[in-house]
Amino acid sequence: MLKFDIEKKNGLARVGVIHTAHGDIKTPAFVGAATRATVKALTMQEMRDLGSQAILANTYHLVLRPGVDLIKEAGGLAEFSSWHGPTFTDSGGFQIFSLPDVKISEEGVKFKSHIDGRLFEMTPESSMQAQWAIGADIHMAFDHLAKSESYEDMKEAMLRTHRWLDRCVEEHSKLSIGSRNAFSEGITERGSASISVVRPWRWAGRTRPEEKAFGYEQYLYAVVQGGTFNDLRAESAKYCAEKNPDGFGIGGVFTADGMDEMLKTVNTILPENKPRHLLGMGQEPIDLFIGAEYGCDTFDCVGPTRMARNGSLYTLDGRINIKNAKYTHDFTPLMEECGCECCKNYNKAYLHHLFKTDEITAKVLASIHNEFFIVSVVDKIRESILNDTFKSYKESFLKRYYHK
RNA sequence: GCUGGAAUCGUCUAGUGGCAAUGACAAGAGACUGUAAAUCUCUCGCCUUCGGGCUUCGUAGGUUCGAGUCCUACUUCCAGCA
Repeated sequence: MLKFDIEKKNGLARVGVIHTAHGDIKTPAFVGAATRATVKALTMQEMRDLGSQAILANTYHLVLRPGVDLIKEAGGLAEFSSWHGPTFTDSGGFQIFSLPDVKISEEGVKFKSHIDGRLFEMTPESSMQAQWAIGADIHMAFDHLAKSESYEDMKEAMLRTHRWLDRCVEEHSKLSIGSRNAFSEGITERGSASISVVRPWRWAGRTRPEEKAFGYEQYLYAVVQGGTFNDLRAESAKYCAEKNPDGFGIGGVFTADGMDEMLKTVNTILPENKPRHLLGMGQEPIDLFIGAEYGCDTFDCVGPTRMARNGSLYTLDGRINIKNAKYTHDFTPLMEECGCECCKNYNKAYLHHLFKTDEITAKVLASIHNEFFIVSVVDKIRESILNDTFKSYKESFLKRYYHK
């Protein structure tokens, strides 16, 4: 079972440490989005330097390229990418929601690869197998996001997520036992044989006992669904908690509106002694304040790095678009108070120039800054909970950032 | 000097009788939340009560109901011949 120590609590908010084979994560923490085993525009050393504690990759993307066998061969995600620290994988479930042409059935999901159009099937079992091969410390259950906001669709997606969770737990358990027993049992492949399907990875069943895939424990988070409906969220949290996973992902959240009530509902039901990851939230600083205040421990979001590549940069006074003409002659740092490599060494006029000339370095420096900014916000939230200054920190930060 | 060819938004470009005029770039602005994202959207002659009005395709004339498109002259540029 994943070890999670809580150092301090204040209401639902808590400060803790998640212990993984690849190191500890001091929570609350922002996890860098490394979808394709890289944080776009940044090296792993840059990620370490800016204070990132963990990264999250996506199973769907890694299955397509380079294929999970290769990552397994390399010794797992942390080794392959030279990150060496704690890693998460998302299950690929989010792609059900975000890709076109997905065919969903009770068995699983058929996607068309966005790379070459090949038909690709992912089931709860194959997602677990793939995540196992990728070797992240923490895996997400293969979940189902609703196709609309309606109560019916949300409920349907939640119930399917629950049924799939049962299969994820079972498969994860088999793989886990297989690991301890050096994979002495083969895993049966599921899915229709009549279609051309790219298999993410499956247990070949012929590895000798001494050939352990990885010598460390891997953990499973159940994913809570239910959209904006608190009765569904409560039902989902209860169901997930009963399955006794190592931790929890909270999925299907897209805006901070109503998030406080939702998290209050969910995190009151979820067992206190297990970590909770708020999936995909953290583009807006308010997401992180509310998330931490209502009991979430880790966050991941593509927003900071995507914003960075598109020239939208965080400052304590809100985001600015560095490409705007008004920064042409602005020789001051992006953010005076910032300790990142970008702000310590470069000014706005230079960043503006790099963006206008489409230099690669523009995206590198901007990504360093934005990722540092968001990681730091969460680190300071942690400190403020420890110091009992969370409330004043939140108020002063949000007032200045959102000009309210 | 002669003979061809060419001049259209900041730049390149489409356009051969119904045109405020094509596309790209540049420029200006916006969006982005478990990354099909180094992406996408909008604006880009002037004015507008958003119906429209006005002025535009090197310059000046002409033909025509109507000209960026056809004719004449001029200006500039390019190529070839001297």
